[in-house]
Amino acid sequence: MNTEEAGARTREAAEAAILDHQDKDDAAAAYEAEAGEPAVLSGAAKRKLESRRKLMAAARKLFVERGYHETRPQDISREAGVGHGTFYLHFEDKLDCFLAFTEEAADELHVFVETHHAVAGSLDEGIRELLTAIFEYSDENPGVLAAALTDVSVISTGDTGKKMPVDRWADVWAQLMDRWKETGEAFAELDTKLAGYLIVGAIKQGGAYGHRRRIERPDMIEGMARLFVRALKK
Amino acid sequence: MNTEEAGARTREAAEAAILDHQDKDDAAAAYEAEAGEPAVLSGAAKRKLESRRKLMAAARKLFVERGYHETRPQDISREAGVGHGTFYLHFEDKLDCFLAFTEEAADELHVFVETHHAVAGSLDEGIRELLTAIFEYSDENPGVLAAALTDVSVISTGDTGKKMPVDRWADVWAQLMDRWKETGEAFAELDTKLAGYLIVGAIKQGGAYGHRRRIERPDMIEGMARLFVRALKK
Amino acid sequence: MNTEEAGARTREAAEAAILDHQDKDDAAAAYEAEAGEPAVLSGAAKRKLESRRKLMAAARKLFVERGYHETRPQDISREAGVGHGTFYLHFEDKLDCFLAFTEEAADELHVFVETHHAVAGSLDEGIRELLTAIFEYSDENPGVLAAALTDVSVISTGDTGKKMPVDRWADVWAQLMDRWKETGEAFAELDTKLAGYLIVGAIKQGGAYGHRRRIERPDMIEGMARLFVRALKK
Amino acid sequence: MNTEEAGARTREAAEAAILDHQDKDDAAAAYEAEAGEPAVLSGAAKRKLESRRKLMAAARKLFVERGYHETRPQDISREAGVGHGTFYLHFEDKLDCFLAFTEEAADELHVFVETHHAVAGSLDEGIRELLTAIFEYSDENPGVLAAALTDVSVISTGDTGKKMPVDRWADVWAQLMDRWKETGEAFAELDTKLAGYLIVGAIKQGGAYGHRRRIERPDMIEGMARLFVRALKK
DNA sequence: CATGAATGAGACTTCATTCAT
DNA sequence: GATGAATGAAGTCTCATTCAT
Repeated sequence: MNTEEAGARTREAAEAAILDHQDKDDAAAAYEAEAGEPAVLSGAAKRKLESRRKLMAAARKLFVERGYHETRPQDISREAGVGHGTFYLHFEDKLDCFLAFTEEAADELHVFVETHHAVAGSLDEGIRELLTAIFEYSDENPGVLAAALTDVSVISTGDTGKKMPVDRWADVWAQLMDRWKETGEAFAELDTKLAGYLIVGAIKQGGAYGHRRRIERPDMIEGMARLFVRALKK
Repeated sequence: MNTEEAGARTREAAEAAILDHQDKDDAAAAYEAEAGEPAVLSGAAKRKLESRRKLMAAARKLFVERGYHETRPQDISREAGVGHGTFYLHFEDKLDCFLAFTEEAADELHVFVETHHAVAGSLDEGIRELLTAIFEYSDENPGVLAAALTDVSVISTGDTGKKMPVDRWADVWAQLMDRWKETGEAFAELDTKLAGYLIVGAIKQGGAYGHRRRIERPDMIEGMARLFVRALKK
Repeated sequence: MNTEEAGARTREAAEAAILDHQDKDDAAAAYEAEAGEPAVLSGAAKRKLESRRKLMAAARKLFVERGYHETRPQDISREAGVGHGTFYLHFEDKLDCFLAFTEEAADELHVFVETHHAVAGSLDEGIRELLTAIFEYSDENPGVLAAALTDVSVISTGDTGKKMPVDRWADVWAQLMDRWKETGEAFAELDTKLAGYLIVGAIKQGGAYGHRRRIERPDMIEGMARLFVRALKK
Repeated sequence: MNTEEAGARTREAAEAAILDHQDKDDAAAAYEAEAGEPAVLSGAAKRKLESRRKLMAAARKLFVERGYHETRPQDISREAGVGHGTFYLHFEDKLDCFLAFTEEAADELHVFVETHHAVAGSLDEGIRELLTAIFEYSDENPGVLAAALTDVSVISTGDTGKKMPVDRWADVWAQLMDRWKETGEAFAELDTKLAGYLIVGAIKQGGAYGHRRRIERPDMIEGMARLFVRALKK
């Protein structure tokens, strides 16, 4: 499998995930995926997808603007222009909705990163490209990453058992670093798993700082890239 | 200002802050501060201090165990063994109590770090010492740092206008790095402010990861230290 | 009117009632009734009857297993394998469906009792036969009587104006006792109406008790029969 | 222990139960019980008892008038003239409140029966006295018995683990019959446990019937008594 | 006739805060 | 200063029913 294909497939999955709800009762989506093209949806299925799209958009808007605890299911419903009950037709509960938002954002960023060919190339370039992609996404979707990276443990004590965006993102970095270790660009003793988390943590906190202090994007990228490159390069 | 002085002042403030609450109506504390020594407290003031101590301990226990949103003022009062209303004699509201906990933890860590002479020494040693101090504190106070570093924006949308532990901690690192820049140990272009936040973010996220994966403390310290040193050293 | 005729008419009604719904728009049933025999049903009518049969079976299952308030129309539809909306094609509302279940059960028991020739014979034998029939029905249809005898006033405050199973059953007993009074087997001052209700109440409560305590069926029958016979016999 | 004492203690318990909530956090009540006399209650405790009294009265009124499902906690609170939250200060949930009502009624009836010396005497007299007491209570507290005897299984599927009024009442009858068996007044093979439930079921159903048909109280008592005496007497 | 997405009133419950004692 | 009963706005979620397809 080459990167192109991976990108394509991933994009597909991401787009599907935006509309779909996990692997639940969405026969139409399954059909679509199999057939490889939009296909004809029954009226009911179309309506349902439309509702979900509206709810997801509303949820994203409000979670970003107000945060998890300040957003009520009923606000999301109203913003989406659907009835209160419809919310619970699409999400098990509020947390489920938040996690769906979170996954959507992660998928989008994934697509974004891949389409920006950030993953290819040398350590120096790769890091800069990746940071650039991330900050570009952040520019186009202000606040989304910060909201999606919210620590769920602050929201719910019980483990959700889901892979959170933080983990996905840490993985992406870890894989990249594994490649750089193979090519001999990164130093040999590097613990890529741990480093993945450190980098994500750094970006998250640094991003918040930069946002608050209104630091220019290029400066942020340069400041971070310099440190990351130094830390990792052989 | 030399380190000694800074340390002394800071330690004093930290110790005071543990019992006191900022610049509120704490006659006893004010008196103590003016007099320059513990002094004899009136019965009522002693009782009040005792109540506050119990409340703070209870709050810490519950915020750590359950998190902010799962902890009710009533729970704190009961855990402290005081009446529900007493809570509001000592804190303006729940958030105020959380911030007090947060500051207490930050103060403690500060004291801990300073008493462990982590701040003195070369970049290599300094980083390792500091990380060691942090993880030792974390061992002695499990969960406290994670809880105290909770992003307040997840808790309340409105800005609290307070300097959060994250900021204090980032400052500590920044000051250290400034020194290393002066001594020529750190590379010249280093943006110490930004780097402070990146490091705190990395530690926070890395700490959570290590906790989840039950990574041994020395491995965590070594893994982090290696990266930080590489990133910063000239 | 002799027993034979009564039995025949009743059986007919019972069988009809299982499929039909009161005096609603059931063209097929009307046709059937007029023609006096099953006749050929149109495709649509056949489908409708099939839907109703499935809904009734599902309703019985769920009302018995979970009770009225824990059973939602949606559950019944899903269990029946029909669309949610179909439910309201066959029943005015949830209560209507419950009453249909209730009547079906009463009809079945009636048929059961009559086909077991429980009504013929002496007071002693009659009571034992009747109780035997009831408990046999209960064995074959566990929980159905308990569910069908549910006091509707617990379900809906407003009077439904319908003759509930309790009333029908009390009537059956009253008629029997009237016969025994005529034949001089029962004591003369017996208020058969009241006694009918007392007996039904006793059986209902006794049945629940026996079920909970897992009392053997013969013991239940003997225990009840002894008391009823003593109470009624001249 | 003689009947007098039992009566006295029971009455005390009943009165206490009306105000108290199980054996929960009501220190004042405990104190009162130990001291053997009303004692001085702290202001707070007095307020709390007053609230509970009002809530219990309101709950009884509404459960009787509208039934369980048509009565909302908030209706009870409003009727009682207290805030919504106060309800949950006194009852775990709506079911808990209903069960408290149910117990209160059972206790009252118990007291009523005992103070009417219904338990003493021969089988003939005893049955008539007991029925008289029951119907007098029912006259003074219209609808309360019917409501309190509501089958909880209709309300909640899960077992509450509590002894319901039905059971208590069946017990009372069973004990009486045990005595009559000892004195040789009741027939020897009598299964008093089962008979207790049969009688309660009969009274419950018969009472409902008599209420609906507006049968005069003496006629009800006579009709029932006749059957019960015949059923039980040697 | 059948479907199932949509609805929204309303149910139950919680909890941060107040205030009379 | 301390108490803890009281509060009621607000929150999450349910479910009987409708209606467009």
